Amino acid sequence: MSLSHAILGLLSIQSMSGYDLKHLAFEQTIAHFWQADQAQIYRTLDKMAEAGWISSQLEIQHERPNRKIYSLTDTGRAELERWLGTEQPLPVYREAFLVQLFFAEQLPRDVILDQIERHIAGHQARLLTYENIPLPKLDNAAMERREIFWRLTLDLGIALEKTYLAWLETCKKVIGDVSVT
Amino acid sequence: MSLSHAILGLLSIQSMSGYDLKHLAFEQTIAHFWQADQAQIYRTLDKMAEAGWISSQLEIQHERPNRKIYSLTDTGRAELERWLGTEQPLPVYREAFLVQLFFAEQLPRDVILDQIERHIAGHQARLLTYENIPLPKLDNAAMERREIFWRLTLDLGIALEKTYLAWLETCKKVIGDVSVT
DNA sequence: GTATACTATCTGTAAAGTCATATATGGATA
DNA sequence: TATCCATATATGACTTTACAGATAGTATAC
Repeated sequence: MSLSHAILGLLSIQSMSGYDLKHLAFEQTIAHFWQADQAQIYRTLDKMAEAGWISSQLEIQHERPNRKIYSLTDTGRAELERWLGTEQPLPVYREAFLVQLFFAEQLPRDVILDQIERHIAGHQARLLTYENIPLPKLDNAAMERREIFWRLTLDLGIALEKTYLAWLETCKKVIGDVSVT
Repeated sequence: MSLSHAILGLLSIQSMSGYDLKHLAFEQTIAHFWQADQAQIYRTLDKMAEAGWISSQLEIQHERPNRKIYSLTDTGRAELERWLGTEQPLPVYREAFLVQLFFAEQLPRDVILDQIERHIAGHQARLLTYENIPLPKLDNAAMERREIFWRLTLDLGIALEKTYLAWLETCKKVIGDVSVT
């Protein structure tokens, strides 16, 4: 269960609630390499608390529902450090759109081109989101040590989106040229 | 359930057994964008047969265990055609190594560099595998129509691996330069 | 002769991820 | 006044994926 280790990492930076984890962390900060479902986050927090990796403190709010703020325990911090050094497998690729394209021979050209346009729009939106994340560039001398690692992961996200977009443009061109419709 | 649609596509090219699907199709042909577990393939085939998308014929072998050869039914072919035109979501990124790198601040430099070396080796191996797949290049006039689509998906796989590798080299350089160990 | 590997299908079990919805409060909008 | 949205946590039900092993015959290597 590697979601729990992502949560350990996030809580090692700052204690927060399940809601924050979803809306600030998984949707804003690390969305480009780890996405998590809200229900899964809450259930994983329960398990982690049971395992003694994190503890929670109820924060009473008056104008809003109460929050459960989770913090790392010593056990949790040790588990994070252990896990950070473990060997992780290469990512598994599983992309339905590529399945469609692989068998697109059986499809009218316009349908394929529509799909491609949609994916171009989607990847452009992602790229824009990533490029708007305010992190200093690598050549910045005033960079904090931790920001180097954050920037590196973000740079990969940006590079991958650019690779996708360049490839999608090639697809558009190639498929537009295919004589048989 | 999108594995079943990948299987529909594969069987639309050629009838085959679950074993062939695993060892020829999922491990050789479309491994760069869809990987499937053997147990999952067999169970999905059962469900697809129940749904009437495919039918099987027992092939008696004498020197080896018998095989169940699956073929598309008309229903299955219709379902494939329908699905090929549906909108598919952008891929979900979930890569444990990037989680590790994001929080690598807490790790000694040598450990990070080891991880990076391992990933370089892994991606180089993948790249080599992809480059050895015998498919004509896009500029080849003698290319079959279906091969255009196969080549396009393969080209993305190759481009992504190259992007990873270039980025990993940057990581190596940047982290090697970080003054604090 | 024994161990290992390949072909071939199938089952048990668990973990991981998805989708919908329930509950509750307060504020903004129509 | 009703509806929607944001905050906040939680549960039910399901699908998808992963990992390990059972079964069983043949072939190959040592």
